[in-house]
Amino acid sequence: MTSEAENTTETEDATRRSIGARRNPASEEAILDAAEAVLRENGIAGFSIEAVARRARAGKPTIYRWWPHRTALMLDVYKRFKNAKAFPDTGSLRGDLVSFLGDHLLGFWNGSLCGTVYRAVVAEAQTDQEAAKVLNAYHADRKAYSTRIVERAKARGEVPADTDAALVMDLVVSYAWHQLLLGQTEEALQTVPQVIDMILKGVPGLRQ
Amino acid sequence: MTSEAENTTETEDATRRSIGARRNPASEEAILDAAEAVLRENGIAGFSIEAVARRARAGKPTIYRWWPHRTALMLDVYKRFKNAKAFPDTGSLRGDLVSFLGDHLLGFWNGSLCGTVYRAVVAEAQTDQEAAKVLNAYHADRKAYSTRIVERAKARGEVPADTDAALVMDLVVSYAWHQLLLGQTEEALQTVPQVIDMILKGVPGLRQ
Amino acid sequence: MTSEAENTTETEDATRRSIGARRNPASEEAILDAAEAVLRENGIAGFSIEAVARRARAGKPTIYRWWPHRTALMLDVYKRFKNAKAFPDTGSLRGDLVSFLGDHLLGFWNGSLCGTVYRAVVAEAQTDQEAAKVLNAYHADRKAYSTRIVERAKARGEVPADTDAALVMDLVVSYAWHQLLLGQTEEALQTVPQVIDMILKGVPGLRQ
Amino acid sequence: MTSEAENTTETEDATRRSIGARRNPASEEAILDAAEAVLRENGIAGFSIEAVARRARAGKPTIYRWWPHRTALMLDVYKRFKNAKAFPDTGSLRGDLVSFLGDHLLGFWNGSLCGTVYRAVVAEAQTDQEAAKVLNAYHADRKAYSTRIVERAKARGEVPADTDAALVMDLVVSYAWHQLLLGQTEEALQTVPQVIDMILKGVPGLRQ
DNA sequence: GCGTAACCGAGACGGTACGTCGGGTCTTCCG
DNA sequence: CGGAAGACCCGACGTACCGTCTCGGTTACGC
Repeated sequence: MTSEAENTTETEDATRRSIGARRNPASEEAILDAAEAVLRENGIAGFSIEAVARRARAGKPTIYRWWPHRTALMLDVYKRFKNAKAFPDTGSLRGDLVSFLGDHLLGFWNGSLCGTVYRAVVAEAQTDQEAAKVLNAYHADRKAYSTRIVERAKARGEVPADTDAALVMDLVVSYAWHQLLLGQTEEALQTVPQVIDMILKGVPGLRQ
Repeated sequence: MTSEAENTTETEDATRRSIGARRNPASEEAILDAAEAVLRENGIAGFSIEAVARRARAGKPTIYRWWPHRTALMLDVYKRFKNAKAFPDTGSLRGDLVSFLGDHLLGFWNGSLCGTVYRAVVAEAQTDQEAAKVLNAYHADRKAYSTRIVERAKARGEVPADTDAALVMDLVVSYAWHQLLLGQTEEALQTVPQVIDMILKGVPGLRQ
Repeated sequence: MTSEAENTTETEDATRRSIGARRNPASEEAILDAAEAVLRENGIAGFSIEAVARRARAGKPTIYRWWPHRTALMLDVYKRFKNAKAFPDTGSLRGDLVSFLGDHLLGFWNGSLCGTVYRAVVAEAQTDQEAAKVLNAYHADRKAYSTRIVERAKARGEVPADTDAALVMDLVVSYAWHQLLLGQTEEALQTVPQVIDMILKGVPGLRQ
Repeated sequence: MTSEAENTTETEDATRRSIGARRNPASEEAILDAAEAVLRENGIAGFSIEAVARRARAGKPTIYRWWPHRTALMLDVYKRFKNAKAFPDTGSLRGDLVSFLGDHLLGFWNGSLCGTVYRAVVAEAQTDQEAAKVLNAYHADRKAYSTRIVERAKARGEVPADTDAALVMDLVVSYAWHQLLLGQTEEALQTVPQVIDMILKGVPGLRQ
């Protein structure tokens, strides 16, 4: 009597059976689709395993089998958007960082589902020990990747070889997190160049 | 520091009755004590209105009457520690910022209950719209207060009058948040001066 | 939007709220009604706490608060039918036992919901330790009550004072249980007098 | 008798493969062994197809292929103990019945796994229609067999030829079931002769 | 100086979601 | 083709909290 109620977005008309003793990619996709849809429609607060299972017409155990936590599921939703990951080489460190902060972080998060998901993941990590591990691992991985921007600048001779690449990137990422978690990505996008300049050049006119 | 924490609640030997048509300060204190104790013992995950009410031997409606959300209650717990709030004048902007980041933010959060509470509040704000408002208001207030550090430096002639005080403080606070939310306050405390120097002077040797 | 869907049998049109820190009789009644309806419509196999809660528009915890097991709930449903409990005095032990076996046991169970419930309770007691206790207690109580039939016969001088009343009643009840559990109450009703005669007089013509 | 029960399953060191397009007797035995072990260790409540499959290192479909219900599997476990089935001829009906009730029913069930299994089967039959059929068939078969005791007495001239053998046996079996299902086989064993005497001779001293 | 209004504790209420267990079905792969 | 393995959907389990409500009782205040 309520069979068509959930079929708002799904083309899966019939029941999705097992395909033997191995993971069903159709189920995985349906679950990730449902997770995305739930997040999009009901926000972080409405995101529950129950809701995702209902939406995906999947059993809760099927979800728990493959994703140990809500966080793992969220991160997988997040990763589906992280396809284009190369940082464009603008020829200068400043340009690279402006692009990174503006396009890769704030612009990527702003208004899109990704921002919502990432906020949720960070929030979850504050509560759940296991989620924190997952987030830390993901974060370390991304950091190792993004420091290449500074390494590229070193290779260009733009900055000394002993520049603390991790610290530079930390400042950029920290700023982006802060704005994201305060729900201010929109406003922050307006001042990206100033932020990068402050990080690169410090407080102008500082009397030392 | 932790041993007598529970005794404060337990010395309430008998039932705490109404004292008439006005707020009972004993109840308020008992609830805040209980909230603190629950957070200390069970962490963020175990923090629930039920648990606090049980611990405080208070009715849930009594809590809901005075604190509309978990977040409001948490923030009140947090504020009880924010007694010494003046930023010491070290005579230089660098010294002030090192003190602010090291003592006021990271040092204040590290290992103590305050860090836990603040993480919880930030997490809650990601989920609950109402909590976000409260956090934003609190954050704006603190920011307005902390920018005095930069204003002080302007008065000293250390920095130009048109220095963007808000942006400087944002970078400092962002860094602290980031480390807090990743559970790295301990490590971050080791590199406070470098961080402040990076913010004040930028990347040394940058070829422009 | 789905408010009237379940209201097939219930006159409870609106939401049933708490009436303070004490048991709500309306809820209790609604739950028992629902339990009865579920049993009647879906049988023993379909009887689950979930189903009852759904039907009664009650929360599961409300049910678990007052009935620790499925069995306890079933027994309460059963007891609602056990209002007329006096055993009519037919003037003779044989008449009393025929009435007891035919009307009180087999006739009461046959075709009605009561038989279904009692079968379920007995089945549950085989699986669940706690249910067994409840059933044993109930059974002991009923036995103590029904032995009055034999005591009455003793008072009439029909049987010697040292007659083992418990054993006589055990044989009668055992037979009824057996037929109930085999789903043969219908057929057994036809031979009630013969059974009672066998119990009272033994095998006729036995050469000793 | 119980110590090596588990070893039989464990001596299957490696995976038990198919032996071609026919039933693998090793699997059958392993499954029955596992079913018995599970019942012995975890009782009726812990007896599930899943548990048996886990224990037997067998797939669930393998079990479902050969046993349509839990009940069928239980009955097969039960039958493995029903080796010595002849009723010893004690020379008198009373002796035969005492032996039947005391040794064949109560004594056979008491404390042993068989009682547990039989209780489970009866319980299952209350819930599952299919299980009820199997139990009824089994019960009818046993009844036809056990009435031979009375037929033997008829041949001896102990009882009239028109004695209702089925009714006599029903009373005996009913009593045994009742005690079994109430978990009172231990106590019931003490009063076997009295029960048989009551059935055979009726209430002594009854004034008719 | 007495009603009344607001507070207090307590705890039941209808709910939602949790994470787990088991049911019975299905498919693939191996022997 | 039989048997293992295990994934699949599904439904129920019993628990924890949620936020709301009503209760009985207790003052302090306003009329």
